[in-house]
Amino acid sequence: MTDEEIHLPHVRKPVPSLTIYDVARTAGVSIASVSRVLNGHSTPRPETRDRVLRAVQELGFVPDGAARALSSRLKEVVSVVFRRPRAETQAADAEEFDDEADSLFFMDVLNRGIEVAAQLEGFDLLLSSVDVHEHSPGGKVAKLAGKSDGIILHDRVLTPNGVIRLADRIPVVTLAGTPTRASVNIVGDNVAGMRDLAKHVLGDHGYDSIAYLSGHGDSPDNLIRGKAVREVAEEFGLPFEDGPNWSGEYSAAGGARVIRRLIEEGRPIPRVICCANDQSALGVINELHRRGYRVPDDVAVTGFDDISVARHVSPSLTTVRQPIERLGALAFETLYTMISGERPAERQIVLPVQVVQRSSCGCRPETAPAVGAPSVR
Amino acid sequence: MTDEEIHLPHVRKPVPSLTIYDVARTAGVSIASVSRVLNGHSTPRPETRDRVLRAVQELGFVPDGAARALSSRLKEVVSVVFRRPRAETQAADAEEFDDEADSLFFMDVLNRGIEVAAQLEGFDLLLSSVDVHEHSPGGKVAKLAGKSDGIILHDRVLTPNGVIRLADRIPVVTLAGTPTRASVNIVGDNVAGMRDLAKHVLGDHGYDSIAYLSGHGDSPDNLIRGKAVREVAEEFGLPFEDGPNWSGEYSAAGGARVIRRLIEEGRPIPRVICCANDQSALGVINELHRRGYRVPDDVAVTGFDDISVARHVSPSLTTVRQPIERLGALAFETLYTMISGERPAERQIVLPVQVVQRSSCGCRPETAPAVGAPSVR
DNA sequence: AGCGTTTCCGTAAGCGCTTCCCTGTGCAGC
DNA sequence: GCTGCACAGGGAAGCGCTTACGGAAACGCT
Repeated sequence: MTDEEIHLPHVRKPVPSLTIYDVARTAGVSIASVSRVLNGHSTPRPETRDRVLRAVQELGFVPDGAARALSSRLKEVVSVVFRRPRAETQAADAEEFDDEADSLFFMDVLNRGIEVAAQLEGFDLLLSSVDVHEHSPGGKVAKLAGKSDGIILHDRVLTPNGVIRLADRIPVVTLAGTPTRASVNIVGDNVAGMRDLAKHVLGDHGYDSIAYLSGHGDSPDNLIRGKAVREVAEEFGLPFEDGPNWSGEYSAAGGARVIRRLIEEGRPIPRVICCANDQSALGVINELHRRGYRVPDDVAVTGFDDISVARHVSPSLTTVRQPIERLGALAFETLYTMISGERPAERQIVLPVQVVQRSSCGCRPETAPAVGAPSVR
Repeated sequence: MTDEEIHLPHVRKPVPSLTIYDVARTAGVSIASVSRVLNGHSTPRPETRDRVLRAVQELGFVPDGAARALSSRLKEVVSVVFRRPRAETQAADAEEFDDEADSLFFMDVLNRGIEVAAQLEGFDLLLSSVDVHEHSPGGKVAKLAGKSDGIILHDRVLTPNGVIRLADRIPVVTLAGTPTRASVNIVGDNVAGMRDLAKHVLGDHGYDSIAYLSGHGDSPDNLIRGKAVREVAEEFGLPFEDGPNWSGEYSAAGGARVIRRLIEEGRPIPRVICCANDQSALGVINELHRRGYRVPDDVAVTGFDDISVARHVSPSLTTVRQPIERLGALAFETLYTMISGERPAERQIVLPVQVVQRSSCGCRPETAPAVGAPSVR
C-alpha cells in the first residue's frame, strides 16, 4: 500500500483553492456580505461582520487578486520598467557583466522610493527590465500595461513617440526622461546641480582645466549634465573636454577604461574630471590610484547622485546629492493621481539637488586626525 | 453653453478600454478566435489569423491581465518580499537612512537575478517590502499571495512557522532562510566560503587574532558565517572575538560604528576582521583609515558577497564571491517548477562560493603599476 | 396601528478573458 | 452521390470577485 505519488498528472491546482463562496457558506451569509466585510463597505451589522471575519480567519481565506481586479477595474499594481545591460545572467564574461550591472545601482534606490510610496496606497510594484539591445521594447511594455494600472518608465526605455502611444492607453510617468503631452516626467535639477558643482571646483578651488566623463549617450540626464559643465567652463574661459573618448557609460568599469586609455595614449589628464555619476567616478579614482596619480592632489574627481558608498570610499566623493528615493516616491504619487482620474498639474517636475563637498575635489583633508593618508597608496 | 466638466463624478475609466470583443468585431470573427490567435492555440486558418492580427494591430489591443489570470488560473506573476529598514522615505535623518539602506544592495542584485530568469518564462516580479518593525508581516504577504502564482521570501521576512502556513496555500521559495517541509531554500555555501576565507587569512597570512563582525542577529546566513570563523579560529588555536560589540548590521555605517567604539573604548583591534558582508567591510576599512590604521598592514579586513564596488575601492576587498544573480535565478526556476505542479527535488539548494583574494587581506600590493587584469586574481 | 425611512443583506449581473462543446463546411473514400 | 471525418470557428459557460438593485426587517414618527 505504499504507493505515494504514482503518477499524478501535471495539474495546475490540485487544491481548488477556496473562494468567497466557501467563506460565505461557512459564515452562513451571502457572498455579497463577505465582500462587503472584506472591503469595509456599507457597514454591515457587527454580528454579521464577526461571523464573516471568523470564517475568513478559520479558513485562511485570501481573495484572488485577479478576480478583484477584473471586477473592480483596479489592479493596485504599477509597473516599473528599466533597461538592463545584458540579456543573460549566465553571460560568458561574468566580470564584465558585474561591471555593467553596477550602473543599475541608482535605479535600485529609485525603485525603492517608488515601492515605499506605493505601499502607502496599497499598491505593489511590477518590476520589469528590457534588454538594452531589445529592438522594440514596445511589445513587452504593452504586456505590462495589461497587468497594471499605470507605468513608470526609467531612462531610455521608450522613445518619446513610444511613450506617447503608451500614454494614450494607460497613465505613464517617466523618470529622468522627457515629458510628452500625455506623460509626466520627474527629474532632479541637473543643470543647477552640475553648474554649482563645476563652479565650485573651478571657482572655489581654481583648477585650470576640466573634463566631463559622460554616461549613456542617449540619456537626457547625461546630455544636460555635460552641457552644464561645458557652459561653466566656457564662462570661466577654461579648457573643456568631452566626447567619445570620455564615455564612461555610467559604470565603474567604464570610468576606469577611459582613464586607462587616456594614460596609455599619453594624452594629458585634466585637472578636474566631472563624472556623469558616482559609479563612474569610483572607477576613475581607482584607476588613477593604480597609475600612481593622487586624488585630489593631482586630479580632482567628482560624481553625481550621492549614492551611499560615496562617503565610504577614500577619498570620499564630492558629488551632487539627488533625492533619489524622493524622486521615486514622487513618480508614484504623480502616477497615482493620474490613475485616480485627475490630470496631473504639470508635465514635468524638477526636484532640487545639492552639492556635497567631500574630499575628492580637494575640500577636506583625507585622513583627518592621525597619520598621513594610509589609504590611497 | 460653455459647460465643460460641470462636476463629473470622479470616474475610474473614462475610456471603456477596448476588449477582445472590439477586436472580434473589427476582424469579423468571434472572440474565441481572437483568443486562439492571441494564444497560438489550435492553429486557426492563416487568413483568419491575419485578419485578427491586423485588427489587434490597428486598435492597439492589449489583453487585460486580470481577466486572463482569472480565466486561465495563471497570473504569470511571482512576488518577492524583503525587509526594509525604515518605514518612511521622508525619515528625519536622511544620512542615517541611507546608511541603513545600503544593506539592501545585496538584495537588489538578487532580485535582478530573479527578474531575468522570470522574464525567460514570461513572468513578472511583484516587488514588496515589509517594514522591519512590522509585527505580523503575514497579512501583507497573504495579500501578495492573492496577486501572484508563487512567492520568493528573502531573509527574515517570515518565521519558519509563517513560511509553512503560507506554503500550504501557494508555492514558496526562501532565499538565505531555512527550508521547511513545504518550501525550498536557496543559499550560498556559507560554511565552505567562510572557512576557506578564514583559513586563508589565518593559514596563508599567519595573522594571530581574528574577529567576526556580524550582520543581523536573526539572519541564518549571519549565524552560520560567524560560526565558521569561530571554528577555524579554534582549529588554529587563535583568539576569536564576536558578540554584541561586533554587530555591524550588514551596513557600512554599522561597521564603522563598531570600529569607532572599539577605538574609543581603547580595546585592542584584532589582526583580522572578517565582516559578515562587503558593505560592513567597507565601513570598517573607511573608519580604520580615518583613525590612522593601515589596511591590510595594521589590520586585515574581509567581506562577503563580492559586490561590484568591492574591487573598485582601495584597498580592494578580499571577499567571498557569491553567485548572487545565479542564486536569484535559481530561486525563480525552483519556484517555477513548483508552480507548474511538480514537487521540488530537494528542500534546500546550496550553491558553491569562491574566495576572491584582493588587497585588503594583504595579498596584493595596493598600487599595482601594471596594466593588465585588475580583475579577480 | 399605520406609514415612511432607514438599515441590512441576498440575488444576480457583469468585469474580460479562456476553453469546452458543438455546428458547419470541405473533402476523401466508397 | 452518399457517408464519414477532420477541422475551423462560433456559442456559451465559467473563472472569483464587486456592486446595483430591490426585498425584508427594523425603526421612528404621528
